[in-house]
Amino acid sequence: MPKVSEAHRHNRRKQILDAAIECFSHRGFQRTSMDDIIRESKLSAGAIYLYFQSKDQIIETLADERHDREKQLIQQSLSQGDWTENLRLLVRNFYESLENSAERKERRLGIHLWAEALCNPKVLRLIRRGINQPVKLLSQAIGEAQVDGLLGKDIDPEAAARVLIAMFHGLILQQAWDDGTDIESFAVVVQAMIDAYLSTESRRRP
Amino acid sequence: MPKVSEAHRHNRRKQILDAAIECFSHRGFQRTSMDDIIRESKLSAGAIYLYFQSKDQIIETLADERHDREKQLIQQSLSQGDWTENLRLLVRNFYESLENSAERKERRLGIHLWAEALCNPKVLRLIRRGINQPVKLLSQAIGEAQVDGLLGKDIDPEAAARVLIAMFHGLILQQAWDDGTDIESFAVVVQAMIDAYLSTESRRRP
Amino acid sequence: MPKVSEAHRHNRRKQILDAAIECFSHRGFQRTSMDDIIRESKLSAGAIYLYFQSKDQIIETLADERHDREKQLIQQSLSQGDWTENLRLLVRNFYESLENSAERKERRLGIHLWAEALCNPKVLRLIRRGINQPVKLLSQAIGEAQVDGLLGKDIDPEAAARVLIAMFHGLILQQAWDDGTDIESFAVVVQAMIDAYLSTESRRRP
Amino acid sequence: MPKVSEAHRHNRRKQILDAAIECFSHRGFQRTSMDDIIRESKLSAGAIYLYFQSKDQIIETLADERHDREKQLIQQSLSQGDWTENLRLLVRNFYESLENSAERKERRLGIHLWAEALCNPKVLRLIRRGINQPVKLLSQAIGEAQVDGLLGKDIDPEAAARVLIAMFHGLILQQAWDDGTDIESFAVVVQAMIDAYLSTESRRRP
DNA sequence: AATGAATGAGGCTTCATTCAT
DNA sequence: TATGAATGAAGCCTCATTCAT
Repeated sequence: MPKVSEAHRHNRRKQILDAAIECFSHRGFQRTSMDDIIRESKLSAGAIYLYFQSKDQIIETLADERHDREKQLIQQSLSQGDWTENLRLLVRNFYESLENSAERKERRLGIHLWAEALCNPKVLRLIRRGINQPVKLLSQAIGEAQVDGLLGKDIDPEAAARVLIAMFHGLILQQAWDDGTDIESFAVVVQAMIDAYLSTESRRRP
Repeated sequence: MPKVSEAHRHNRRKQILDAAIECFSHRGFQRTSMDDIIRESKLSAGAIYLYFQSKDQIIETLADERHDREKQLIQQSLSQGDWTENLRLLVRNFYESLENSAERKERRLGIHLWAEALCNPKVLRLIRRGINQPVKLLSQAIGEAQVDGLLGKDIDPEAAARVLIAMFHGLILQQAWDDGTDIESFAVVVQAMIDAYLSTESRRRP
Repeated sequence: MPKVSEAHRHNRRKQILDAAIECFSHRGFQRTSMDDIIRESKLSAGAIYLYFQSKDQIIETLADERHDREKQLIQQSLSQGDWTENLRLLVRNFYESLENSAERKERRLGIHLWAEALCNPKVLRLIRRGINQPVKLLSQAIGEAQVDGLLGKDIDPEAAARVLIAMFHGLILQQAWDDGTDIESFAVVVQAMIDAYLSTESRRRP
Repeated sequence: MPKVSEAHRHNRRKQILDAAIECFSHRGFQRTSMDDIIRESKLSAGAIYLYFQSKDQIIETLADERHDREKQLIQQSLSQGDWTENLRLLVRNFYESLENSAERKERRLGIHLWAEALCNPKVLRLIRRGINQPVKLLSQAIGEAQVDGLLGKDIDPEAAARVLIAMFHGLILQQAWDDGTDIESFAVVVQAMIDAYLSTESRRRP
């Protein structure tokens, strides 16, 4: 058994996962057959099973790799010191990522994963984990904003974080259903809502 | 002349659709076999094909019937005269519908439809139609609010409507992934955001 | 159970058999579903089973009724006294029946029965019976022609009869496969062959 | 690299087609289920679909391969120089092929194809092609015989060819319906008819 | 490591026939 | 008599996975 370099293994895995993303994002998990992935990856049936134990494992792997993007999106945006600026950056980054058509496939895949999570415990666990991290990051930041007096203390930071993420998810859906969706105008509204929300408290102070 | 009553036909259809919802919401469209639906409906294979031409047609029928709920939700909430009160009602109604565990199945089904729309043109068309109506209703109302001076004229009413709906969709997702999600606290945040948003303009005026 | 007139029963049967011929001649026996026949006959499923026990029985009934035509064709043509004239008439009649497009359906049905006979013993028996009678009629006549010295005694009358019928069957096939087949030119050739055949013997005699 | 040899692929195809012929010739196309063919071929369901796209394609393949035999039969018989001898050979060869019980299955299959052609456009096209070639060969030869003065110029060569083929087809039918059919006596009659037909013209000449 | 032919359970749907009305 | 809804076995085909090479 001619053992192969780690780099080779990594490339093969990527080759398979890329093919899987291509197929899954177009036709969903169940409609995509292993044959589709085999054809797209230009590998053989046997080869794929050398790198993944099953179709489900491919799906799980993709689910696992998926939410990194969102986490990064948020982490990048929270690196600044200024809290208001942070949020502005977050919305901006999110808006730009939606505009990035290269990621369209990944977003579609993400939606399939959201549904898959409802009937696949492993995917569900991964999705939850994938959402908890951003929630934690965001609510931490919001908590700090409260401490700084930028936000009313009556707000539940986690709830606020989740609402923000919900908005993002919902917009991803709408864009996936209608490619012509005007993302820019979304961003304006979202930014305005956040601005209004943030300024509420500051106004309360004399 | 055993031509059966219209009521009987209607009941049978419902029997099938209920079984389908039960199955689909648990296991998604493709993982659910016709045999599952047959067993759940306690009908025979042939009987089902007396009422629906194919599995896909059942899915489409469900997609068609699905978004009525959302439309109703919004229509009910916009019947009042007072605009601010209307929005409060909308959020309240949505919150209550999320709490209503009887509709949990339907919401899970809805999520499956969201993903299905990505690879099923007919479902996509139905989803779009299902979303356009609420958007129209909401943006009309928002437009009126602008005329009344409750909202800045620089806001795109449709974008605002879509953001609101996005939030709802996103929250449906989070609740589906985690039954323990604290819906009440969501509602508080959403309401606060809207309040803040609405009051922005009024503050501008002396 | 309101017993119905014999005429009524007869009409219903004809209604069903006509529908069956229409369907079977177009799509063969197995491709035609009972539903096709039900629709074509404008009766109900139950009604048909009041008159026939099964789909197979309909087929058998049609097979039974089918070969009367051929028998008639031959019987008509053998009524004359002059033997040569008889054969001329037979060919003529056959030629005319092929031209008769109203019977096209029946001829197609006949071909389906020929194939069906290969895997349906009852139909096979009926086909055999349907062929034996013409063979008997024809070979009897040929036998008489031999006695009259019109034909060589070395000819097997039954074989000659069967060859004649084979020709007819083969021509039915060719016409069924190609509607534009030139039947008239067939008739000329067949007639010429028969003429030549018959005159062989007469020539032998000084 | 288990990409299998071309010979292996060819054998598998033959294995499937042989099984199909066995089944189809006994029970016709529609009565034969894929399961029958699978069982008879001793392959798995999936394996068969590796070689043929559908049941219909198997039927079409058989139709395609079928009429070679008839063509060969005629071609072999027309290789001689002497025209009269050619026809004698043709009849002889046909007679022998009918006697050959190993081909009985193929002849039964052929009859099923004749009926199938009436409701399957692809098979119809193949049958037509399968008949046109023999017709062309035969009528060419007959045309040459006319030039040689062996046959009256008033005869349509194609019609004569078609009548000859019709006779063959008709005899195939009769033999299929009754295994005891006396083929030898058929041959005698057919030969006698042809002889008589051919000698007509020569007699006209002084 | 890599191939791709082979497996066979299981998917969707049709259809001849029955039976309550 | 007549209806047509209902049955459920059986039909064709697909697909994730394995294994000899």
